[in-house]
Amino acid sequence: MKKVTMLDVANHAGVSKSTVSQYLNKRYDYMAVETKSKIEEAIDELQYQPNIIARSLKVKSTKTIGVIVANILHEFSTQIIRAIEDVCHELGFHIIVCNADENPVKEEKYINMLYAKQVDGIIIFPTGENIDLYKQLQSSKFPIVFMDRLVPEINIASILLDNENASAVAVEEFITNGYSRIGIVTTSAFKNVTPRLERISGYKKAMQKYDLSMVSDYIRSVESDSIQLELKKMLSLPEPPQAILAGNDLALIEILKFVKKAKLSIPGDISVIGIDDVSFADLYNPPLTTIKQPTFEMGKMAAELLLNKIDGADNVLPKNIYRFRPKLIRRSSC
Amino acid sequence: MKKVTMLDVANHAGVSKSTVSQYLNKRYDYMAVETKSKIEEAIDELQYQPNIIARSLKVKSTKTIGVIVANILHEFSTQIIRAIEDVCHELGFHIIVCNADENPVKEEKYINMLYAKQVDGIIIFPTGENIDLYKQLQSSKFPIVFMDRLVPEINIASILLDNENASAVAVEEFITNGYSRIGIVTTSAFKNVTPRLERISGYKKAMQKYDLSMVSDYIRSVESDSIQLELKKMLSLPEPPQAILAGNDLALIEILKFVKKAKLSIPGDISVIGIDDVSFADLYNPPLTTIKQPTFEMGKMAAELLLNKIDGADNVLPKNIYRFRPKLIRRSSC
DNA sequence: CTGAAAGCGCTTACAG
DNA sequence: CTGAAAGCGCTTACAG
Repeated sequence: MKKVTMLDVANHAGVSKSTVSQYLNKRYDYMAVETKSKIEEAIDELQYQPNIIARSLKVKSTKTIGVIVANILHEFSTQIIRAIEDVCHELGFHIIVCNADENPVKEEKYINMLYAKQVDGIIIFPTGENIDLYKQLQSSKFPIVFMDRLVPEINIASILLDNENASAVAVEEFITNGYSRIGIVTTSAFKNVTPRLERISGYKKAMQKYDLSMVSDYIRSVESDSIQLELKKMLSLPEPPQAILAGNDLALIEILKFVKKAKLSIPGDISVIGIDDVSFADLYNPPLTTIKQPTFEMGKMAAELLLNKIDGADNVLPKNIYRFRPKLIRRSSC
Repeated sequence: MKKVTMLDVANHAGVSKSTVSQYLNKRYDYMAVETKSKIEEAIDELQYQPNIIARSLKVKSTKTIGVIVANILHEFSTQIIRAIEDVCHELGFHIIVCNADENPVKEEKYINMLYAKQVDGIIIFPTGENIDLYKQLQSSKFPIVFMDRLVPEINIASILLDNENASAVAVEEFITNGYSRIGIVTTSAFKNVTPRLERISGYKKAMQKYDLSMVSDYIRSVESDSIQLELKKMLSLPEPPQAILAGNDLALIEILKFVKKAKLSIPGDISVIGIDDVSFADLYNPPLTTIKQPTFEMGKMAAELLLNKIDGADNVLPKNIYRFRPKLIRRSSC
């Protein structure tokens, strides 16, 4: 697979490689039309494709960014990637996608590899565990944007949902529909993942605001595989909740499984709202009321912020956290 | 963001950069322990990260492959990417993900960019339209693997589902459950996308095999947004089908929407099987019988094949099409 | 208007 | 056991 190089083109066209390079970089200012067409021809005949690696080495920019997602199997990640890819494609950037699997060791490895590969910047859904590494990158002015999660120890631009508002909107919707005994179930928060923490605190604040009694038995943040058990306990209480807020898609799925097993009806026996507008929300029986994250806008914003930084607009703004408003999608589960 | 280079390390350690390079490439054969530790220290102190771009230029391998999916929003694509990423990660490869959006122009652009970026190989869900380009790559021995779709004009290793078998399995399941008037609905096949074509032909063959009458009104392959209309027509026939095979996830969703709107019951009024084990199959009421593609194995195989080719095991096997068996997942919609 | 030369940060045969 | 030199395929100031 011998590749044709700029030198081959130059020889073929009878000019120097400097001139070919000028041509490729569209500096036609002083170029004779004739030279131009000779080069054009040579490129065509030889099917020349420039070696971007060599170019990158010289110009110190790879036009590539890295995206490290926590888990690529989540629809949320995919939609974000899609949005990022869209804006990058516009601007001639490529993205290298990495899947950290919620694993700090993998995350570290990926960050280092991306750095070594000279990507121009990175968008990370941070595990939050590699603080020293984040700091090191930041202090060397390497462009980074965080997505979905905050790392309180460090002031890096971060895009996330207004999670507290998401919970508040859900609680209000429940109240509007006449429920007062409201619970929340989410996957484990022991890892300090921002969305989970904030969704719980948002729920608590909203309950307080509306003077509803906060029953600690109505609040559960546990591993996915314990949710069934916790739901069982919760709904066997002398006074069980009338409504449950699902903190994310996984929690919602567990709730739906439970409801089915227990042959409960929604919203008759229990009312449900889920954060994350899951793909089956519309199809479900009954259609599920959800709170949708503006994933597309979020991904777009992340890409734009990062590309700005790469362009040197290194505006270390005081306000570095970008919150996006969730949107209530009323269907029939509440 | 001045980066530290190998020369910095060499100076700091008081050796030449050749020696540092030897160290990095783990050629310790003749290296004095003392030299070794001096270099180690220097790397540590300077926080040196080698520039892989420079290395790539020299060794002519980027340890990066490109993956061009047809549409990253499909769960199928995501799962394939995940599987590819898993095997690549093992072997120190990175993947650049591109989203061709079923658009040949975008596909061409991406292929050229990836090539220019010196990726070591590409896995493509081909649109099938850029035949000349595929041929050109193949003739220059550039490693490629096709996924999900065949391009008959060209003999490139291709991974795909045994689509005819998928339809056959579905038809047989319908028959076992006592249905004989069986239809199939899939999204438009005008683009000659392999899975759609083969799923229809598989359906036809199976119907023939079991001596069931083939009613052309029961077979529809149209754009997503016309499916509602076609279903309405189909189910208003004097003798409507008792069972419908959904050719893919999109078709399935349309069928479910229709069923809901028309207040039909599954499987009472109409029995349904979907190809693609959609995420909500289990949750739906009733749980949906589906045919699952072994996405993980398929992605793994694609990656392994490609990496083999990259390694030079350029086995142009006569048999170049790898078919994977689908799996029936019996639930309650049939 | 075009070309020679230096250099980007590595690797690798080869000399000593 | 280690270093000097050439070279990977580009770009870019500068000379002419």
